Amino acid sequence: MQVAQVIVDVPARQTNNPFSYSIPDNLANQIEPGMRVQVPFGNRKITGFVVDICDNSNFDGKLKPISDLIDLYPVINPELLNLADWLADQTYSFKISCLQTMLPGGMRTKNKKKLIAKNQDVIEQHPTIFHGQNEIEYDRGNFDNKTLAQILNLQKAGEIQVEYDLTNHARPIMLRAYKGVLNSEQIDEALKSVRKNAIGQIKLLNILKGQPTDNLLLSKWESMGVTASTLKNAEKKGWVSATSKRHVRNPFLRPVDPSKPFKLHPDQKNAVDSINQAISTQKDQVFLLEGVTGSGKTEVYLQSIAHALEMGRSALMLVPEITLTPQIVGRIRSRFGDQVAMLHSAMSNGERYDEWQRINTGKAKVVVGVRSAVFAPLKNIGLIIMDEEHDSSYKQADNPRYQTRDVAKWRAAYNHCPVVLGSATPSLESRARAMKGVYTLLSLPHRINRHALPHVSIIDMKTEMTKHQSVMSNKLADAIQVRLDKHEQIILLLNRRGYSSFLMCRDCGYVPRCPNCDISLTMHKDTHSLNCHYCGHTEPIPRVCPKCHSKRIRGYGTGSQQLEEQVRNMFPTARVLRMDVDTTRKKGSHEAIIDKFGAHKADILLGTQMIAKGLDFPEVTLVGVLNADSALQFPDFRSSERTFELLTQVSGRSGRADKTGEVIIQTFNPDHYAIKLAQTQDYEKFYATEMRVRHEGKYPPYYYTVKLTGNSPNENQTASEMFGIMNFLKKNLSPEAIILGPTPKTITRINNHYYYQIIIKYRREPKLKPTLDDILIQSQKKQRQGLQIAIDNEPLDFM
DNA sequence: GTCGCTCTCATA
DNA sequence: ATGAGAGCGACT
Repeated sequence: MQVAQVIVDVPARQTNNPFSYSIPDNLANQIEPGMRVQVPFGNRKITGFVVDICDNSNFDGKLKPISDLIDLYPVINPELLNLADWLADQTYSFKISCLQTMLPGGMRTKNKKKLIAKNQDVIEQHPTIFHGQNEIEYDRGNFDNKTLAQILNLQKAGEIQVEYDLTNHARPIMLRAYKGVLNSEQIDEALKSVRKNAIGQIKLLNILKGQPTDNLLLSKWESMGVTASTLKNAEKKGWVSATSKRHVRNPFLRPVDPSKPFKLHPDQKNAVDSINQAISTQKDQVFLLEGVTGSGKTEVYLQSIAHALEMGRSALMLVPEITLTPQIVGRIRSRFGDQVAMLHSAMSNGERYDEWQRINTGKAKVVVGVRSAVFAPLKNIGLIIMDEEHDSSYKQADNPRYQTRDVAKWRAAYNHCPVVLGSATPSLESRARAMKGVYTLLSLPHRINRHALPHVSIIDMKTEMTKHQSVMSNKLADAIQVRLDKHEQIILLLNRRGYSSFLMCRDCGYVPRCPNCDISLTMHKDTHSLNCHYCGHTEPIPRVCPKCHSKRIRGYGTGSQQLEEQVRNMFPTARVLRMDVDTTRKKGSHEAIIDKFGAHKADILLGTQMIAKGLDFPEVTLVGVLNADSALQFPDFRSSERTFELLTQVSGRSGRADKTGEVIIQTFNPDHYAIKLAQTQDYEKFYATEMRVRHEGKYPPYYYTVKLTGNSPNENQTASEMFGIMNFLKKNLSPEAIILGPTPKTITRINNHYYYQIIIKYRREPKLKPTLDDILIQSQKKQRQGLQIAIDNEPLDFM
């Protein structure tokens, strides 16, 4: 007898192993590993992933049969099934979460339940449940305990029925097409038979008369004035035949012109040769491609991808979250055309589903995408590229907390292919591995056009005068005016989130704070409200201070909205564009802003981090960084690295064409090494300095780290549980392991939950994994008391 | 005795 | 996750 091993969709420790189900006759020979099924579990029906089919089960009891098949083909291929196991183990998360993460958003089934009333009486007797409708969504959180008990009783009495809605949310678009099947005599006959006032039908028949019998899409018919219902009717009468055509959504906004490989300069050629060698010999070698901005990394990627394709293999190229701009995708598509699929968070569920489908069926051979694209169902991968490998968006913030680099390396080993990690400012971890010979270092030290790097000057804001309380120094303001006069473009970077300004009373110093979290509320001028960044709490902006009733309560700090206002006031004739989370929320607005600025329809582009990366505007000759050190103020071991990397990145934005660029960095820490070394773009010296700091502080890459976070609604409980965990760790780990904490997190209270953390730093700790697994199992029991434990393996920060 | 509540347990 | 059953106080 065939038995299916199924990972059920119940995210809990106790259900983290496959459950055995028998395969009913009607599904025999149809079920394969990687397909999703519906199975009975307890007294309900849930979704699950078939991970294996075997001949017998080691489960003693009687097996229940699989109730239904959700997919007609496997949605998780054998490689990814393997990967899911490894990933769950690595990230201390559930297998089901890993499997779900691998699917494009729209394909994740939601276990939605419906309550259906058997008759009208039930609806009328229970208005609080049904509100006059015969079908409602059954979300247990929406009802109080009393109502839930009522529902249960009604269910037992057979008065209402619970149904499960396990459908995919992304679906293919099917377009109806119709064509005429009558010859002209039949049409004449039909014309005689219809009523005189059947305008629609007469119109259709007349069109059919003059038209060759082509399949025409419904939209085409509609544009000719024939409605869908007329066509449906005509189909019944046998006048037209109908077909459905799958419409593949196209996420690419515009066509691109094909491009030819460029001639490589010697450094590039050397890099391409090494990578291609590894592709040909199927070696899972990891390369660190280190090249300053403008050194031609992309061309190296393109020619290596071309080689992988020539070898009959596929290629995966990963890019950071906000870089995936049309500029980069355009370059890939111009070389490889329709074989390129794109996976990006700004795409709709439907678009992502269609692109995923093109990859899964083998139609797309090159995938360009963000973090989650590392799970693209490509087969026979010949090359994996991670551009800007140091970027923080490669680490997933919630379960499974994976580092894309590690997943890429796993897939490379599985597929016997190389990984190329590219960056101008590699992460210290990667660079250290390259120095140890674990990775192969390839460098592109020269800018392609041999143009000098822009001139970078640092302005000490402690001594610099500013015009009327502005965040902008006189020097920067003057420099901007010079460019405006010359009709050149300017980029202004605010090293902070867009809406970071808060409200403060100028008389008593009162700052409105979130009632649920330990954080001040941020001001949104567009919606005229105060919002909490963490829990979503919203309240109106007060006119007078609630504490001292002063009217002098107003905004403080500089968000990009305020900067925009200031810049407009200072340079009234300049055309200003703002790009931040607020102005790019709408689909396509990101591209629209870039296009507009690229076409020189604006003089100044100002915004947050997202303007720093990967954009190429030849007309930009001045880049101003308003507050270079705001990242340095974070109590985090990676803040220097972040600051250096960001400043180096923006500097690369200036003067890429034939005009020399200038960069002006405003800072309150002009002597900090991250800022000084960014001025000279000296990565080598920064690497050496920062490695010393990391060595002294026992930070990565000298030490491995784990962050353990606990939270519950009760602060005392959280603290005492975390102390218990700390003692347990001390007992089980070697004396060399460094255990820090428990300490309250920087923001201790979020949504009325109290957060404490423990940091573990270690070099070799074979008992760590089993100890942490143990802690998770123990904590499962305490979960009902509201305590939640999260483990982050190799966290990006200790905050 | 049984209703109502919380706690524990198994789910194949 | 979540329904079922156990255990226990309270009460028609």
